[in-house]
Formats: sequence, C-alpha cells, structure tokens
Amino acid sequence: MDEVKGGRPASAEGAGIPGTVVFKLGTLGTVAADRFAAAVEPLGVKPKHVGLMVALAHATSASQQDLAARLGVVPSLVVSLADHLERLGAVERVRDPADRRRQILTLTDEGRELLARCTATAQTLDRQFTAALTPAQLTALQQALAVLAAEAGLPTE
Amino acid sequence: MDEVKGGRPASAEGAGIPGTVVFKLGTLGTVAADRFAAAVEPLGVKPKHVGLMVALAHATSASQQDLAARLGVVPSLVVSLADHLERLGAVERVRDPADRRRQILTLTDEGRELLARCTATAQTLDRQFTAALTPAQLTALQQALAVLAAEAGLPTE
DNA sequence: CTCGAATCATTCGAGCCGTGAATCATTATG
DNA sequence: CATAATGATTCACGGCTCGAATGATTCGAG
Repeated sequence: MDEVKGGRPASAEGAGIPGTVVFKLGTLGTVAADRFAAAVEPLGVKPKHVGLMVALAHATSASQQDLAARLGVVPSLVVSLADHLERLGAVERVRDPADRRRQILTLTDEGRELLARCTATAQTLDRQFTAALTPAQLTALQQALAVLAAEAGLPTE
Repeated sequence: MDEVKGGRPASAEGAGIPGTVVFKLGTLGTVAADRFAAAVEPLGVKPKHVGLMVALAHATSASQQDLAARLGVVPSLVVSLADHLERLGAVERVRDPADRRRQILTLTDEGRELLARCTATAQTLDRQFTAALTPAQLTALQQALAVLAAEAGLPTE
C-alpha cells in the first residue's frame, strides 16, 4: 500500500477515482454497513431499526413524523420499522394526549435491553474492525469523521 | 442507560452505537455513496458502472467472470452493467480467441473519455466534500482509510 | 359553533436492485 | 466420442423504499 506519510494529500493527478476520499469512504462505508447489518441480524433487527432505537434513546418522546425527519426517511417507512419493533416488544405506541393524531414512540425496558445488546455487538465489531489502526490513527480517524459528519448535516450524535 | 452488562465498558466509550467507527463510517459512507451516485447520474451511469470501468482501466482485458469477482458481485450483474455500458459505447465485448466462451471486455476511447469525466466529477465532489478538513486531518483520514480498506480485503488502490 | 383546510399515521401499489436457478454454447476430461 | 465442467446470458422472484390515497384528529376563519 502507498504510505502517504509526509507527502501532500489529495493530488489531482494519476490517483483517479479510487484515490478520492468519497470513493474510499463509500466503499468502506458499505462494507462497514454490511458487517453491522450482519452483526445485528441475529438479534432480529436491521440497521434502520437500530437507528430508530438510538434516536428514541435520547429523545424520550418523539412522534413518528419527527423520527422520520431525523432518520432522513419517509414517514411511511417509520411505520413498518415501528411495527416490527413493536412486535418484538421493544417499543410502545402511545397516543399523545395533547394531540391525539400523534403516536408517541417510547422504548420499553425490553427495547433498552435490546439496544444494549446491539450496542455491545457494535462495539465488539468496532474493536475488531479498527484493530489494525494505531491509537493515534484511530483518534485522527474519529476526529475527521466527526468533522465530515457535521459538515454533511448528520445528527451530531 | 448504557449498562453493558457482562462485558467491561470499553475505555472512554460511553457514547454507544453512534460513537463507534463502524456506525459513523457506515452512515457517512452512505452519504458519500449517495452524493457520488448523484454526481455521476447526469453522465448516464451509476456507481457500479464506474466501478466496472475503473476495474477495466488498469486491466486492459478481463473476462466478465474475473470482473465479477473483482467487484464482489455475481456474474449475472456484470452482464447488465456491461450491457448498459455497451449501449453507451463505453465498452466492447470481444470473444476470447483462446477460449470462445469468454467475453473480453475492453474500454473504448469513448469509455476512457467517459471515465475521465467521471473522474473529474468525483474529484470536484471530493474537494468540496473534504473542504472542512485541515490538510493534516485529510492526510490522516486517507491513511486510516487505506489501512482499513486493506484490512477489509478491498482492492488495494 | 361549524365547516373546511391542514396534519399525522397508516395502508397499499409500484419501481428499482440485486440475487439465484435454469439455459445455451464452448471447452476440458477420460 | 461422451460426459462433466465453465462462461455468459436470461428470467422470475424477493426485499427495500417511495409516493399517492385513506381515515382520524386538530386548527382556523368566520
């Protein structure tokens, strides 16, 4: 592999598409997403479900509409996600007393436990995924990803 | 909240799933992939097509079977990708004289030009995507991604 | 107070992608 | 020469996501 130490980054020359950050990030991100999906699949959920639970975890109450906006998907998709999680007993739907059109989704205890298991799984996966990086590289990577995530308008965790 | 029972809580990671590298990498990678797709879409191709052209660019001749393995997809998908690129005049199919079952795919001049335009588009996108990073951060990011890509068994380029 | 417009959740049909099995041509094997 | 193996191709299927209708509820104007 090319050791890019010391040299100038991103040159507009022979590198071509495989040399761009978007490309590497895209392909590697796909790999990461696939592995994550494979890791949580035995738990009966898919990445989108996990995303929903995460969103619920630190927003104690949220309408499905809000969640749809937060996850960047259409509200109708939230319905099926919530359906599945409700079938698992991970979330509950409660009508908002103040506005009875709204369904307030809340994590149940079971849901919190499920999320905890997903978290443990993800962290285990994370450790082996980043095992080849030096601590300094890992820190630098996280920092760079945070910057890009903020720039891309992603939920700043 | 984050009660990871059984296992010891990893060093400074109270962040949970959104704090893992796989998660950030996955979501950010999806964004990157989407933007890349949107960027090359006006050129009439999709990321997989670009991937195929890239693979062809520095392997002047390759059977579709080889390409399928290289791209990590099933051979039947290569057929449709090649069909589309052939319709655009970007690739040519030639029967291997040595083994007439094989279709040798080659980039045409038009294909090279198309790939060049895709490359330019990608690099422009890349610059604006990484604009928020300092040069040092960018270098560190590329280095870390290279390590992870190699570890993940991706085409080391 | 009432009627019409707007909002939220839900259902349902449609489209796109990628896969896996079956098919045809060609080549290797014995 | 016959039979198995390989490469390319086609095609029908399933999964995922979106968008348009539907029903319930609330808001706002008069």
